[in-house]
Amino acid sequence: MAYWLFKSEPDTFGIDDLAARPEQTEPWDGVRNYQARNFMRDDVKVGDKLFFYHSSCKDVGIAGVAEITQAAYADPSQFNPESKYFDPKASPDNPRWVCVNVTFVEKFKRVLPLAKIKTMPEITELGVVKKGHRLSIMPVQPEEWDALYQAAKG
DNA sequence: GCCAACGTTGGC
DNA sequence: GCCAACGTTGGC
Repeated sequence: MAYWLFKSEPDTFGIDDLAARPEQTEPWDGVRNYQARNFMRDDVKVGDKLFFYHSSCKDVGIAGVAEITQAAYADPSQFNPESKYFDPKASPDNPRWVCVNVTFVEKFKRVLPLAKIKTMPEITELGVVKKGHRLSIMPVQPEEWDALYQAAKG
């Protein structure tokens, strides 16, 4: 089992929105970055856990935990001309983009702020603390996961 | 809203 | 394949 960090803007879709979904499950669609896609396509597996990270908002940081409940499949929004994620170069025969399903696990009482994460000595590899790293999906090392989880619960 | 740091596009 | 221009992300 692997650990991940997924970013989302809570004004669009936050951890409360995930918790309110039927089955508390939602397709993580709209990823249009190749590196992030490759993580989803090749490495994200059912049972993996992820930190739900809130970006571009008042309380930037890790808001809770979710779990992967379906591995990569073609992201339907790429075929839909009405969608803002429509990709004219993608076709059902030859899809470019994938999504996975994520299911709510828990919401932290308080968001673990990015500013706090940056002060943690254990956290050196995580993309969000590296300058200018803008990936929306990134791996989290097990030791980093443990340290972050403890900090969030503590 | 600013701006740095990327990623993508397209002309050559 | 290079690289300038452009668009986007995301913290502050």
